[in-house]
Amino acid sequence: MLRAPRGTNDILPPESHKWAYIEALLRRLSKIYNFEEIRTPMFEHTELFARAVGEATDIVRKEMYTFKDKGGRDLTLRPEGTAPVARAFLERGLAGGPLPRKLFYLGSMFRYEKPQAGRYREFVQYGVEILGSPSAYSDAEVILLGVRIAEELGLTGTTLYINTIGCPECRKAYREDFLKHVSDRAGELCQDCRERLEVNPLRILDCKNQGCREAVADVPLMQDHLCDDCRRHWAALQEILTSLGIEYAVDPTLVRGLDYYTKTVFELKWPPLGAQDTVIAGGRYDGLVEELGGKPCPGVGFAAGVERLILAAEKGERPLMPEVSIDCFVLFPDSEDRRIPEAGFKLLVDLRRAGISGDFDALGRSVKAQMKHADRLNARYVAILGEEEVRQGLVTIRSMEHGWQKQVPTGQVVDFLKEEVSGGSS
RNA sequence: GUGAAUGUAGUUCAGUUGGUUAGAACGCCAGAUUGUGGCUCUGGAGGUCGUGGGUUCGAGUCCCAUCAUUCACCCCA
Repeated sequence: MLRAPRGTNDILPPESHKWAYIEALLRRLSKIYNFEEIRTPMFEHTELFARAVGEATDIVRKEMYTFKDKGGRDLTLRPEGTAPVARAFLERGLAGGPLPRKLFYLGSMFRYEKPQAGRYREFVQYGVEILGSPSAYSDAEVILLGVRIAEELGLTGTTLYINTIGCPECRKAYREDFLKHVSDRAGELCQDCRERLEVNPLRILDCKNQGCREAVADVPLMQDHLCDDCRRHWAALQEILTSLGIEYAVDPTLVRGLDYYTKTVFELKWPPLGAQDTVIAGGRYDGLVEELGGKPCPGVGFAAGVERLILAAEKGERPLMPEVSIDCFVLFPDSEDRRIPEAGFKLLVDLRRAGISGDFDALGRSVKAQMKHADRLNARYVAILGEEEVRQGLVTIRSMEHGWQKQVPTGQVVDFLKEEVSGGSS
């Protein structure tokens, strides 16, 4: 049998209803925080990610779906959303508009990774970006939105980790200091970390290997090497969070995997998810726009994995239980007398025109079977048109919830149901 | 990319030391006197036992490969 490619998912009912619910929630919160939607292409020139995300990162080195199109262009299915947003921001002249610009995106990302619960090759990210604001309040605003999403999904026990990784200037100085301490103990490092020593030494900090942890245990901290600007920003962010009573943990080993981050980085974790427990993660990227060829323009944002949000919500306090129902099922026998099915189908058409959701049995089944079907579709009402009804110009309306039945003149059925459905009387 | 576990009807699972027509529950379809759902009862449909090789008189059961899922590492959302 032909199967869907590895790491992809078919989202069918009732899961698709959960997706619709979460997407609506994310859009609603975006509106409250005044983020507007941006939609960028699913693929970009490979160079965009190579430059923005960084040649040394795992994403660029081994996780991209890269291909050449028939015109020989070197393209890549987007592995993340920030670089494309920054590109569009520049290319479409948003940099010249009112600042800061607050945008959100919601769509598929692609990474060639080994799939696991909460990790897929095609996955959906919701993300927000604030471009043009250097303020720590913007960092806070983005973090607050992330925390709010978790709250609204009923996730209790999330932990917010924050850290600062400085700017290129102070990081350069820190890096030398860091290297001095670590290189004498290079022998204790794992294979990966020896490579990191060359390409991206700070990542040794978040290696889980015992030897590596010991090797960097007494290493100087970034926090103590910040330049004035970065130190002020870092202090300001913590003051804001504290003043709002937001609980957070400073994690000096928090170093994100994408090169464009500067100053603030943060992650929101929810442990019950297992190994892939980061639900939302982001940070500041003050150098990205410039890196892409624009004038310097600060930015902050985060990305959330929608699959993980759903997975978490399911395990959380308030599992997603979408109620799927239709207003009215129109029941009519497949009679020799064509007037009966014609009247039934016409009623269905009229109901739908009036905005009442409805369905019928297309398989010509028995009345009993149709009732059963109506029940499974979770119909609130059933409109019955049998020989009797059609002859008398009536329709029998049955409330599936209460069990009562009423005979209503055909011409009044639409109005009657409109009233009922809008929750008028019982 | 590394290590490990799993893979039997739509779904969740049973299938004894390899041995005749592969089972259950739920779901689905159809019935249980008069056109009417949810409960109950009866019957029915539905499985190339992930796929491809191999061992054997004989394999769902053993071996190899492959694909997929899950867990840990890695990485991250």
